[in-house]
Amino acid sequence: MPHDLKELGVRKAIMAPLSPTPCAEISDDELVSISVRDLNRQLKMRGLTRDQIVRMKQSVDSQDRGYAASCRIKRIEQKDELETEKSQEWHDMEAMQEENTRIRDEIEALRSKYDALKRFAMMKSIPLPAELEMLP
Amino acid sequence: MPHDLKELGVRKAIMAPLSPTPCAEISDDELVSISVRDLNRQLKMRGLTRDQIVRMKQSVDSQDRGYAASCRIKRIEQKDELETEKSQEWHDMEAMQEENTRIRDEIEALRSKYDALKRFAMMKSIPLPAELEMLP
DNA sequence: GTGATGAGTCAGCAC
DNA sequence: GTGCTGACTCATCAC
Repeated sequence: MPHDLKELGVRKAIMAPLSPTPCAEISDDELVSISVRDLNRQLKMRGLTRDQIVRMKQSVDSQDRGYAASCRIKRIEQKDELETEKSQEWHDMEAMQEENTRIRDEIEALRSKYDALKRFAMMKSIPLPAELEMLP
Repeated sequence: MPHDLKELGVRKAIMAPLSPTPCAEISDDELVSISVRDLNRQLKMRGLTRDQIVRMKQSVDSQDRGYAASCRIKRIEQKDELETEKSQEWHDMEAMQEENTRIRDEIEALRSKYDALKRFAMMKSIPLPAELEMLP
């Protein structure tokens, strides 16, 4: 148990006495007795019993557990969303690819019809207006 | 410090004496003296000094820290990858969309040329072969 | 204060 | 054993 207050964050300072091994109300005196005393004094000053603090910590942890779970779920959902969008786009693209091919075929058919028409004109020696001579 | 061995996982059982507040080699006697004694005996049986165990734990934690970091980085990279692929697909799709429009225009031009040719034929009262009469 | 998140830790899994 | 990952905890930040 790090009894050095300088090393404790806010929550940690509040909760420190609840660390896994409280040992007793006051112990470890031989190490950092002053800090421990300060901590206990702080607690007493706030009028909190050890039991209240335990409950408080449990409550905070419980809340936090929920937040963490939400956070994880959110991550998973966002990933799923990305994958879904990606597969949707892939589908759309495939459809467009097909449409594209269809149109190309159509153009080819049209072009050959046009060519046939021109051949027909040539066969019959029918002069075509210049703007109709060449395909675009 | 949960001294009840039944509640400790493997790693926890090994590492338990290292929890933040060891207090001392043997303390908390008034609470669960037997478990603590057992733990210490276990440790001695394995021929491990407290110092060795501390080092061991630090090493394990350090390794794990690295693994956790890799795990997080991997997650981020996978997400980036997904987003990149998505935006690439979006790009491709847009290009194809344009291509599609271009081809449609082309077909329209061709069709109007063909119509002009037919009108020309009609004007000149040139009978067209049936298969050239209608556009596909 | 409430909620979210990066990092460290632990347990448990796969290989 | 080594590495990975879900869950928990903590510190920290934004609102």
